[in-house]
Amino acid sequence: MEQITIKEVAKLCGVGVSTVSRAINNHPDINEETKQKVLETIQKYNYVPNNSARNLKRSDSNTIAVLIKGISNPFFSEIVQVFEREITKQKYSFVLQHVEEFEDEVDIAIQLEKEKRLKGIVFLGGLSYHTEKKLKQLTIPFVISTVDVTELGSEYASVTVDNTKESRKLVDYLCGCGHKRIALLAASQKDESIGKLRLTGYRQALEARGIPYDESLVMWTKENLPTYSMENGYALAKELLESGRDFTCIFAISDSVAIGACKALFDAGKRVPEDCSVAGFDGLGIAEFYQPSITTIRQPRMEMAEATIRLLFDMIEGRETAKRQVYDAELIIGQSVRTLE
Amino acid sequence: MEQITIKEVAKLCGVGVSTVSRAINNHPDINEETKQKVLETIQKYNYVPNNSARNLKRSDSNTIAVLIKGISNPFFSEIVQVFEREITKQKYSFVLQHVEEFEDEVDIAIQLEKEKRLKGIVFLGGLSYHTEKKLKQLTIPFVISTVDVTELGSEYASVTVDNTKESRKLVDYLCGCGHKRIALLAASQKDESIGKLRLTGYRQALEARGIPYDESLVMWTKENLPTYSMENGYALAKELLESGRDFTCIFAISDSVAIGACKALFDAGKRVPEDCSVAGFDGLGIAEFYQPSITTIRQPRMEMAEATIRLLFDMIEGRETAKRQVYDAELIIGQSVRTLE
DNA sequence: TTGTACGCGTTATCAT
DNA sequence: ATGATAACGCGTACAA
Repeated sequence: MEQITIKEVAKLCGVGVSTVSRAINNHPDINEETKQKVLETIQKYNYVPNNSARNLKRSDSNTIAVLIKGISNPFFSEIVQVFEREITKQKYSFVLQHVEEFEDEVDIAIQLEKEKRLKGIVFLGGLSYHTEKKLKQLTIPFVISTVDVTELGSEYASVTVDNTKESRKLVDYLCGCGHKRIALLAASQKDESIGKLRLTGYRQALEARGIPYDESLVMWTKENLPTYSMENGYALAKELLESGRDFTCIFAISDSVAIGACKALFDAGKRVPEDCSVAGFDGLGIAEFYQPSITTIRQPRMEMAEATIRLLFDMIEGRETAKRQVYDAELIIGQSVRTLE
Repeated sequence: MEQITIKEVAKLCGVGVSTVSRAINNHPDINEETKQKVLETIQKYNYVPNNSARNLKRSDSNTIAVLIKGISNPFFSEIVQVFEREITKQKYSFVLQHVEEFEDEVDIAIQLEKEKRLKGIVFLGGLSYHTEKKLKQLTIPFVISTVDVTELGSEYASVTVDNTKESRKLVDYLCGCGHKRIALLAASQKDESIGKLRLTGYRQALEARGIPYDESLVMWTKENLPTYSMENGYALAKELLESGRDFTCIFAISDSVAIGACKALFDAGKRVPEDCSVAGFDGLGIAEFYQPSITTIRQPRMEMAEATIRLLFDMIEGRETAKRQVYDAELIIGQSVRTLE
């Protein structure tokens, strides 16, 4: 049961290694009969080619890697499935590479490009602006998907929504419902990514409505909890309630946070939306299934995922150069926001 | 910016390749000065070692691979994090390998063992009994985690709960609340895994209570929807309601399915639990945060995840042989089940 | 159609 | 401390 190599298979069959190789890789120049014999003994002895050796030798490979940071993020799960479907549909193979929170996704991409002779890369999650110089080391096309990297400018390929605009749209809707004191459950104060953009949208909407920005209504994420988690929403809303501050509506940075906030309200004996309105962001399935359903901004995830792969292949095949592609999101009016008076 | 190899680095520094290799891998036998020089030029020219070549040459590697089937399953996300933490804590490196629905996890494991010179493997999800013969081809220790592979017997290492027993426990509790007509939102009729076991537990509990098993109350999964999804729960419960069948409680095969069922009840103008009770299985975070919170069976995920890694390392280091390890789950009494009279 | 021999980029074993 | 060189397992030009 020990390590059996292509040489031993060749010896076992009484043929040369190249014949075995041809059999494995469906080469045309091989006699059907010998091919069968080789495949049989491969079966019999459970020979499995060593991928490292293959990758080392190959000069190209028709594989696309998807690097995902934050694999437990439910926002990503459907997207990954679309990636997989679209990539295999193009007869390419698909590698999903998980990136730890503390790892640098670009470093991993650079390694992987060499190791697997990649044709293209998709980044899902991660990728803040300070990775810019490293990106230059990638010699193959890549697309940054659903991460709003405004700082990177349009010289990199990306598919995203305009987080600032969509956040503004939602908050404007809340104001239109008569809400003037809207608490924000925000990301970290140091956030440079979507957390910052959604905050900006919030401020812009208030300003346009002539409502002063009240810092005491902004709750920054608990640093000891995952920012986009229900637990975080629960803790923040609880603290907000206990502070006795006055508000009629909560805008949470994501749907999960919104659901956590709802739970805190329920636990405090309040009703949603009768006593307090709640809105989220992203448009996850659970936002629709929650009771009450959550008013939110739905990012067109499927379309964005498809567009990501389309753009990537367009770049691979030279039909297109890197560009920033911005999608419109949709305001979903659920049952969690009440119109005042 | 093209492929730069160790040879060119050596030439650039005016040293031999072995010296460069020593610098990279922190070998002791190298002059600190030359080491610095080498590392500098590596920086300067962005040299990145080729992993395929490394793996090919190495004979061992201190890495553990986790093969996960069904990466979008929220039940797995927390578990994976524990794996990662525990594995790196042991100074091993951790590779998360995604397995497509149609792929064979054991085939991939066999490849990966050779390719990366693995020390151990964890299977998360997948792995029904017909993979048995192939498992013999794995020459390194592996643990099957949170998949209840009763058919495989105890000759394989696994960490799980007793799905039949826990399902029985929950249904018995429901009966104890006075429910006699309990609908089951089940997996596929062909299911040979946890779906079947949970169904068995359901039947056993009814039998013990002297309640006849009513086939018309068992709704098999919609084959066009993911079995363990909210969408599926919604569709099944809707169909059940429209059929006009009589029931006071719904037991869903998982928490997600339970939440979908709740939505269908709400949409039909019913209240939970006043008009109909609902119970789930797994104990996901959302079961607790949902409104009403869902009565469910909570699998001790963290403990099971830790036990998985502990068992794996015990096997790697020869302190333990393969064994089946069964954990007790906990009945979580939420707000979604009402006691009749 | 088939086999031989070389090289992919790296690490490890020798000498030096 | 350092450098030449032999593997690692495979694909492929080239010769047969």
